[in-house]
Amino acid sequence: MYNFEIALALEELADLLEFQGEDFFKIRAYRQAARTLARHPVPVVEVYRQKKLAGLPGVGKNIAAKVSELIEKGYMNKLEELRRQVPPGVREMMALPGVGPKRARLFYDHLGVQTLDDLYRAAQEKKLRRLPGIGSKTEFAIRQHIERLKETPSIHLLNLARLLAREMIAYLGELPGVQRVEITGGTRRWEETVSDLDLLVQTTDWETLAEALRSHPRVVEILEKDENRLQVQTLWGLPLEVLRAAEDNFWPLLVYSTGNKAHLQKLQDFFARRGWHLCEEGVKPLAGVAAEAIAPLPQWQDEEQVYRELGLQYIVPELRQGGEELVLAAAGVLPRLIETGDIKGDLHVHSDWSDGGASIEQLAERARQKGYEYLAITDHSQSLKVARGLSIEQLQEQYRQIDRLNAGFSDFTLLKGMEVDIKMAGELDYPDEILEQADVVVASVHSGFQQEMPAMTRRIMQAIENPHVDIIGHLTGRMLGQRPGYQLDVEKVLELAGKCGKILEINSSPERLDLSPPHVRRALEHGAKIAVNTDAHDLQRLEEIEYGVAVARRAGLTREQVVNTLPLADLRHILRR
DNA sequence: GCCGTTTTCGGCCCGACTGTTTTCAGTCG
Repeated sequence: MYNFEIALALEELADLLEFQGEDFFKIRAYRQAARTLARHPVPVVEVYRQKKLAGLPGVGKNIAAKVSELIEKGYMNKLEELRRQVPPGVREMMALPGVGPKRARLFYDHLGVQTLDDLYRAAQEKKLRRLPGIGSKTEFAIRQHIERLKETPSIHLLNLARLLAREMIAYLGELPGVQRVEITGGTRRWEETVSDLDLLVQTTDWETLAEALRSHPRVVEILEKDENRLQVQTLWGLPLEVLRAAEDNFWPLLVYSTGNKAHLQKLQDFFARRGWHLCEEGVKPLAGVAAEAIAPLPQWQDEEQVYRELGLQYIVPELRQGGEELVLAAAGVLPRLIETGDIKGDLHVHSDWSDGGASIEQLAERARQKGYEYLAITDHSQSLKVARGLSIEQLQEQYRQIDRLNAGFSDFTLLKGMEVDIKMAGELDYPDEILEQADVVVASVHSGFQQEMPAMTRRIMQAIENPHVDIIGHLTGRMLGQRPGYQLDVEKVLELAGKCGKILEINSSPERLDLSPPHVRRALEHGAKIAVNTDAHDLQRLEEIEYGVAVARRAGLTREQVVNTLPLADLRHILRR
């Protein structure tokens, strides 16, 4: 059981208790414990085995007992009980913007609303506006949010898909008869979000594989099964599709199942030139073509060979988008893309001085283990109270500590940073003489998301114009699957960033992945610079750099186009400090 | 429910925004 699964159970417990009107502080205690466990750098199951659960911050006797129960029995009695008591759609209702526990309760008590559908109907029938504190505006907003939710196909975050992929590949790879298992589809292309996880297997024993899947602890049921395809429902809600390939068509099928559609469409032209056609059975002679125009089919040895046979450079999955990649591959001029190993340091990380879970020492140690040359500590600024933003005095104390720590390093440097809030009117949350003391200043928006486009655009442009600002953090503010970004004229902002020689961040957090690849390309075209940062709030999430690097790769970036691949001296030159 | 050189009770972070009100409740980050 993963830490995040345990944390999710505690979160659900907190949500349901909140609906029941339980004491605010008790609920917060559950949420705090959930956060602690989610962020804990070693598996919580391990902590449980050592009987040290109750020693974790925010975890006392009671929560330790509940977590132990979950680990031992696979369920929590209290949670099961609450699930029986609380109507089924409550959590979905509470997830709607503008609806919290109080309003969900209000709808339930007065209108008997139990599900999102109930709520939608009540809104349509204009019943909500009759309730205390609810007007026509709120009613309309709720209707719209539910409509939007229904229109959006269910999407899943990439990190969840990749985690399940790792687990399933390890599991399936051990089965008798299984010769190969590869991740494929959108997950292999490192798409921002995925609709499912696709795996391609080569096995001599399909039945055993199906049986093994059925009994896997994270599999709910097998929805469909035929000769070459298994459709599986998993515990995480992420659909799993297992495709079967024979030995002689595994590599073509890997290309076929990886996609994307537009890439394959263009690729078919190259197959056709050899008298071939790629389909779900592999590479076949093209129908209606004279035999002499059909090139002999080779024995496929690996995926690279498929592209090579077509006269193309190998195209990595991240680039298979149906854009210019085939033209570049045909000309042999595909760039060598940036890799995770090229990253020399992270320029956006939070410590436990603000809302992070790890100390500066721990972060530095992990960064050094990762082979980084530098790490910027960028805690929140003073006005962001919920994130325990640092006062000027705290910030200066932190910088003194960083100086002390740096004195002990010979091959590594902690950079004095900050993630300074861009406030409502575009002013920054620390005065210039404080900004000046930092090695690196990340400026980001964390409030007033509802601003209209001109105001928000001006606001961020003003921050860019401040000579002390180096990097704009998570530019659009989007949260994948949760909320779109704020209203912003991205083009104008990128143009100004280019003029001012500023750096735009690719935020690696799988919930954000902000900038998107098209924005990354536009930023570069305008002459702005790019950094790949994690925005990590704990040790584990320093590893998420690979997701940001994937965004950079999908944008076609080389190492040279990302500033934090530079050695420190060169980076400092860019930071002009 | 957790925590404690303020230690077994009584605290536990807050400020802005929105839509609804006529002074505020609920939500959000």
